[in-house]
Amino acid sequence: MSFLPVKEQLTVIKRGTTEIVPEEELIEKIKKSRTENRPLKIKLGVDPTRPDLHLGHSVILRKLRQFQDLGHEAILIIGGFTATIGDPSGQNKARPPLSAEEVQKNAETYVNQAWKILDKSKTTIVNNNDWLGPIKFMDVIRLASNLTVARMIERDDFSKRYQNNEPISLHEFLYPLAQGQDSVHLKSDVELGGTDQKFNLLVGRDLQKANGQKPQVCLMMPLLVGTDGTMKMSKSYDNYIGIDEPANEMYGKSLSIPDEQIYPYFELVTDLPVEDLPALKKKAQQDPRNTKHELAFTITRMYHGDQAAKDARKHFEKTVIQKDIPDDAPILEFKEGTEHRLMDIISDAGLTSSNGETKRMMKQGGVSVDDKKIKDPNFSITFAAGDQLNLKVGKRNFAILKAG
RNA sequence: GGGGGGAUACCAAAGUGGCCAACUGGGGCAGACUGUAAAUCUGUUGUCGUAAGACUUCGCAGGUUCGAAUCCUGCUCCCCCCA
Repeated sequence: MSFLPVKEQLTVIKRGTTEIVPEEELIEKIKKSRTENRPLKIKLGVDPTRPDLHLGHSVILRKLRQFQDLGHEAILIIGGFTATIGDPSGQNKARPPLSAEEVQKNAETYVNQAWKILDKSKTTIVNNNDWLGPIKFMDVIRLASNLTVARMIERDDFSKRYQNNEPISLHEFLYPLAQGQDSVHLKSDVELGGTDQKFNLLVGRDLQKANGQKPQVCLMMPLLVGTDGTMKMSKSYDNYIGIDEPANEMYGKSLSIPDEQIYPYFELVTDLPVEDLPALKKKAQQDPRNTKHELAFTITRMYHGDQAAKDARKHFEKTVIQKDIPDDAPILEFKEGTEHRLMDIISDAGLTSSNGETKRMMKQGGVSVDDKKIKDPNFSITFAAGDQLNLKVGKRNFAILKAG
């Protein structure tokens, strides 16, 4: 195994990175790794609280992947122990702790999805319950002596909650200790995290120093902005693009990000080579429309392959731009000569969630049959032999009605 | 241990006996517009019903009343302050 020169490694490592603390130590570590021909231990901890991964998670996983590709050792920690505490970082509420079974189940789905990004053969997976679980209460108290109350409450997330009369449980103070202990246990060289993880990552350095280890370098990645363009991507804000989503969804959702996010997305979530980035930055400003399609294509390609991405593009052009019925619209068959109320057809097919919604949709002009808007809730169709009608409900729900 | 405040729809938040299926904002959905599933504007937003209307919903369980989200009793949960 031979490692790339320091400068080249740094170029990859610094792609999209917000902050490296401290950068000089990282350079030293890389140099040493080259002379000793020994990979660095790169640590990433994940709490499988929500098992479904989205592009926001992919930012940090991709960074870990980049380290892998540079020849370093990727260690993915499943926070079996820490998930039962709940990371307070960036939260305005205590996270609900998970049971051991939930963690186990979530961890499996998490890891399975993570293989879409990481190199499975080169990843070490560990569960921090293995070493945090057996720790004695006295050990916890000793660990806790490394932090002060003042340092805790000066944290933004805590002080805000405190000021807003929102509860902070004592156990939330202990979370960073648990995470930091992971670093001590693994003797990690670098720990990755989002910018909201800075505090936790730095605690790892403190604890390592207290244990006579060389402290880890902390590398922070920005939080990916969601499709709404303002808040960080998160399932609970419903502004996410899941890496498990169907290609069509992925393509369409990618296009819905605001123009200013085009470049950050290229930098943070795509696998396009670093050298291509400057050109893309320019293009994103000059020709946002096509560049965004290129982005949507790239993202879809990464998770579904080339052909699926091409199909998704066609699908988008057909349904959204030309407002045409897609090829894969479900077909609903009806017996010849029978009469059905359109409202019942729509509700029964599950295209809406209630009759009330169907009616509302019709009144608002959201329902059309063969491009003709149907506003009358009593509208009925009698099916004659060979009939085939295109039904559209709302922006994105289609069905083909067939007599047969 | 003592004192105070609170629980309303997806979220936030008004409502303190009938005009409340419940103001308002956010979100969602739809329409118009658009390179876009963005932005903006407009409308809409419990369930069933073509409709009239009926039914369920304001922490939980009872009660008062012709009538309760609103009053009474008990219970559960939460927050703050003082010690």
